[in-house]
Amino acid sequence: MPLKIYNTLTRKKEEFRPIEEGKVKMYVCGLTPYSDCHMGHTRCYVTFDIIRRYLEYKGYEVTFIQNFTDIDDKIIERAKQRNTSCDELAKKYIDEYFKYMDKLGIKRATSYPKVTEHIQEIIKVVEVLIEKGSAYQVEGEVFFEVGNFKEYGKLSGRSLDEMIHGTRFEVDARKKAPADFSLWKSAKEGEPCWDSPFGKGRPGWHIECSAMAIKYLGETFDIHGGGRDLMFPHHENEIAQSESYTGKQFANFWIHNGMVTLNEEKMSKSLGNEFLIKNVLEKYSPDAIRLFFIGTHYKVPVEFSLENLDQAKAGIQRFYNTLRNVDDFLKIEPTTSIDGEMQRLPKDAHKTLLEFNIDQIEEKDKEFYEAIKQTEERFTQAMDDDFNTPIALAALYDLVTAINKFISNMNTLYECSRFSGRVLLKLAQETLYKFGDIFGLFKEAEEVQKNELVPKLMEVIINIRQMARAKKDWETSDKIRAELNKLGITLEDTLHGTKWRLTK
RNA sequence: GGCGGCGUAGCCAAGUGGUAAGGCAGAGGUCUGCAAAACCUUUAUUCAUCGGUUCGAAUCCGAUCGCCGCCUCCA
Repeated sequence: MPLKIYNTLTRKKEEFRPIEEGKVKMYVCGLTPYSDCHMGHTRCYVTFDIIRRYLEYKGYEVTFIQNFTDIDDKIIERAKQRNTSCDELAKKYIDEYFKYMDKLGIKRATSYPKVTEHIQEIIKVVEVLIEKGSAYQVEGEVFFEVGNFKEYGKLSGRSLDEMIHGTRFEVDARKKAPADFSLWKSAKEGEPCWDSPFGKGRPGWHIECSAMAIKYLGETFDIHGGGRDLMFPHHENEIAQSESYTGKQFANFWIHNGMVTLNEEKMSKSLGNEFLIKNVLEKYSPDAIRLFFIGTHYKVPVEFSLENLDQAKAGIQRFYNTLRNVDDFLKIEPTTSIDGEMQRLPKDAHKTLLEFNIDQIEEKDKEFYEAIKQTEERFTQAMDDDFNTPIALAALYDLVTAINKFISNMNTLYECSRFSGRVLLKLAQETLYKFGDIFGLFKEAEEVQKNELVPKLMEVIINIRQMARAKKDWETSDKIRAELNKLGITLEDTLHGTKWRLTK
């Protein structure tokens, strides 16, 4: 089944073929570490994390490069305001980035090149661009001459004449043409700078990505990703620089994720209306946040609201309930008679999954087995179609329904003990974990069990409550349940005893 | 002004020529001491509006209305 990706460069869905078989080289624009990450950044990194995970699931060996723009105007300005150095400031926000992205389960990139550590590579590219006549020097500044790159505008689909320049900032008079952009900025008093053949200064915004992508991935690589807002001018400029430099196609596929809006406006730092990931993580679990994004296709804008996050939170709860329902079910001791003979099946019978074969599935379980098989097909078909996560997610929800339904029908001890049923439930649960992992979900289940004391305390409380219930002292038992509920613990009385879970 | 995109149930959201996925919320039922969880049933004759093409359109074309992004800070 071929993977199709919508390529912004061609504005078409295209079959994905990597340059080198079995390997994918991808570059995603990282952030400028001068302030906190917001939900917009988060969406970008969650999106490409899922794309990367899916490519790995498909068997590709993925080289994933994500940069940090650790020197630029914003950083200099902010460092000055806070009376700190650019290095200190950048370090602080890079640390924060990792802190929260790790919480969200974003897999670490292969490497995170920084601008300040690649000044020589950048200078080299600028030199060649000057030699080739693609760039020119004025008073210690180096500008890229857009007019000399014939295909300028091919990514964003705009022509030079269509652009209105100087609408937001005055055009630098030293430029030959308004669309020309900075490759090297001359040093101002007291700003961090590096020696170069063009004079003391620092790199412009766009050149770093070209230099670093080429260094780590080669002159042509498979996928370049980033937020839609970077398409112009940043990505357009990257193409112009890189292709002028190498004479070859830069990236084969361009993937752009849609913006996160708030009150129908794009969320961004300059609007001051961002929802910071550190704040959102206080109220919502990483899984809820991921599910919030997964529910919408990566290309389209998504409206940030607490109501929408609450919906995701409820959705993730449904998955966790089901995952737990299977665990609880498999804990039931299978002590019943089969064919009139008492048989004591091992409690972990389902662990012999590997030895299990299709012939052993009982007739009445076939339908459930089919549902499990179909999940894989539907999930991968959806993901192969330009990473259609909402449809892939629907397949997972359908599996959840199938599992719950299957368990609901197991209402006798005999039913609960059937080997075929137990194995299939385990298989279904593993399927859920397997595909959930591509979305980066369901890691929290393991977290809860870590603290030994809590489960033991809960056992004590539940036992005491059970004594009250045995005496039909509903007042006491309901009081215990209500008080625990206030603490965020939900009790459930089931046929097989009282269960507890955290309400998150 | 230029370029691009969007408008699907109370909410979120797929579907882009063959007769409306999935989730959240709601209603009724089963189970339960009551809950919770789960299951069953139920919730758009209709896809912003108006025309057109077609045997057939949410999907294609045209117009209108509304919304959003980009046009050198942006993930």
